[in-house]
Amino acid sequence: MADSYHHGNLRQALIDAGIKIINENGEENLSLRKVAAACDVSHAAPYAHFKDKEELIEAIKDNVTEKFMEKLIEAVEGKPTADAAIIAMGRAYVTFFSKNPDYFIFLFGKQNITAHLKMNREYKGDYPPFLLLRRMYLLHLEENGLAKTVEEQEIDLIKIWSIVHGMASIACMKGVKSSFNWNDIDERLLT
Amino acid sequence: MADSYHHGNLRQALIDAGIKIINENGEENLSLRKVAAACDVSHAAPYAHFKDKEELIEAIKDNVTEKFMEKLIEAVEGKPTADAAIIAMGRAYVTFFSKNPDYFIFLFGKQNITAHLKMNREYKGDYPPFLLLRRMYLLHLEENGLAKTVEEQEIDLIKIWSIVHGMASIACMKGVKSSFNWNDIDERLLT
DNA sequence: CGGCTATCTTTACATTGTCAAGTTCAAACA
DNA sequence: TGTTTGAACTTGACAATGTAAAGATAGCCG
Repeated sequence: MADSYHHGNLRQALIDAGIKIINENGEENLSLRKVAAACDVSHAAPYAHFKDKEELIEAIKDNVTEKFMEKLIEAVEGKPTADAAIIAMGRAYVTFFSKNPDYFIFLFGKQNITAHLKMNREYKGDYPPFLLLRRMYLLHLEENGLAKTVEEQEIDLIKIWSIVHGMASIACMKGVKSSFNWNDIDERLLT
Repeated sequence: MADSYHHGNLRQALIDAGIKIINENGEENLSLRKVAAACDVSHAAPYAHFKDKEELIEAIKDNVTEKFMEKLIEAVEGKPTADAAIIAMGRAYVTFFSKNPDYFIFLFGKQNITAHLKMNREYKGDYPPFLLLRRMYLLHLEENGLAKTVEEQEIDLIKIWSIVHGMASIACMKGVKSSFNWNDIDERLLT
């Protein structure tokens, strides 16, 4: 790695440094200048790679979302039924944020669930985790021979997502964590 | 009002100015100095009333929450059954934020649903809207002769809250608003 | 009336985002 | 091979912001 950025991969280095700062000191301590300093470059160097702070943060978000998606996909793989896959996804969802509460605040801090649900907008194309859930959900309908209108589907999806997201919120709280058990809600997720 | 603060109610004036700024320009444009300027006082004047920016924001939040509570209480009053009251609360919840999307971002921006659910912590005592919901929910159990453990109750409450909150998220989005109808979910709220 | 205290002002400073102008250096080109 | 060119980076500057310290002011209590 030596001095491999300077000319090389400063962009990724900035993202990594940003993630580290968020993990160690929370998002409120993230500043362009600190990120730059962490990479041993001048305070204006990031502007060669990002239009502004917002764009850096967006890049970090994408990066974290990728890590998130890995866990979700991992959870879904090899499950016998769509129902099992959805349950597993929910568990992975809660587990991921329960292990990285700072990511939760960071990802959904400003936009909230909204970020999740702005399906065809802003998040160029679609929010990957939501896409995955929808795919599993459609499979679930198919496997169980259910027919629903698109509106009904969206409502179901929102309902599932909201519950899981709400649980993740709680899982991120230190005190409540122990008194709450994901398994309690399994069977109520798909009704 | 004239020059009635200067010596009088600067504290409330700062809060009002803060709310106005948030409504007109969003939370990201809220600065201590702007709030002070809007009240025609020096930029350090707020420090006589608030420890720091965080405390001002917290005060504004409390103020907005009060307005929110008024609507919720209004919705609940005079309803024949607890079930009807809960449904009405949900509607009022969505309606309130759908009319004031900036409040949604402001109230739940950083803390998310978490803010709602940190029942006995941080929010000195209890979060009023959640208290109201719990009261209605307990009434609902009573009216329908249902017996549940405290854990089961909390799960139900979280579930209800998550769904409503998720819907409010969507209601705050400009594009999706029209395609979504609160009534669709009424009967699924209490199951 | 004199002083105390809360309220407000002034001044100062560090942090931060951003811009503009310069520098460097590696790769493309002549 | 020598030159050029453009991206990556540095330096220096500026305005906005949060906050601390010290002073002013004025209403109230003794």
